[in-house]
Amino acid sequence: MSANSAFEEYLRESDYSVTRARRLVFAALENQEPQSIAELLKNLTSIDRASVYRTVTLFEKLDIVRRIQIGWKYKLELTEQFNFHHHHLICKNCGTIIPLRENPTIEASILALATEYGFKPIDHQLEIQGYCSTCLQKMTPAK
Amino acid sequence: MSANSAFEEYLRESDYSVTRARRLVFAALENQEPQSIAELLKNLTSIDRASVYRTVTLFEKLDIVRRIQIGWKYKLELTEQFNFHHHHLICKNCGTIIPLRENPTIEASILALATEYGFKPIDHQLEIQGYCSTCLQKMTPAK
DNA sequence: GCTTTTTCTGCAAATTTATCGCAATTTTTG
DNA sequence: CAAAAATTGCGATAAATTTGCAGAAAAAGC
Repeated sequence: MSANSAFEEYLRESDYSVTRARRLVFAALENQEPQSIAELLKNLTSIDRASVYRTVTLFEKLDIVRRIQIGWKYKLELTEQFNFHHHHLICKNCGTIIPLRENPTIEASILALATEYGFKPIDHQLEIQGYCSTCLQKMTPAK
Repeated sequence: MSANSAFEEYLRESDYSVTRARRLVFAALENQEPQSIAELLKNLTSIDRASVYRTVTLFEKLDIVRRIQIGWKYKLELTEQFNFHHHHLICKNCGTIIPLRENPTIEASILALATEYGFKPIDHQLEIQGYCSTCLQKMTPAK
């Protein structure tokens, strides 16, 4: 029964225990749209608020999750380590988040740019705000 | 004495009054490093906390300011409308924020990418985390 | 410039979001 | 399986953000 997921192995390697709370928080984020802390808490009623915060803080430190900014608020999602690396299109009108699969040209330019400054890039985020095709259609007639 | 700044004209065009609080918040952000709300409040003791929040919220709606994510916290800076468009290198070790001037290749790729999805891009942010040259030098001997 | 109307701001209170200390529980170790 | 170490839940707090409303400041109309 040593069905260790990559996640559990990573926790152990990092010298942290594999606990019920951590497994559940991870599971709640896996294969999901980015979620706010409020949403996470709602989906995890069997875990105390404080533990969810503590877990998320730990996960961020270990680069298991990251925040993405959605207007005034933020949401959480797994990092590329446990998810494909991707960026987002965020519709300013309806709030839809469209994940973009990795784009070699952009990724390469980003690395090259950072390196020019003697900087060693580890991670990056690209978020694009605008209007999705659905909203554009609804809006066009208006003007 | 109608020395109207672009900022004040923009507020008027958008049907909002030009007030003392708005001028001061704008001034506090102008030509500065990105600031947290806490820092803004500290620099703006003559304006009530609630008004600073309200002003920042309005500014965000009008695309005058945007948030950038710095680890677990966020900071505010003026958007390209009142500042040069740029991205950031953020050192994971010392926390330094290095502004990057616009890079035509990246900008073009970003626009092209969004357009492929029928998306109309309005704004975007690119944040790169890693290690700055200074920290790299200090760290190298260690291993 | 002065009055009226409309839009902001300050203030105090209320909400919401996040953190803390510590005893009890769970996980790891051997 | 027992002992040691790490983590959780709980209640209490603290920090961050929002709200209602009366008074003040800005815009609009003479």
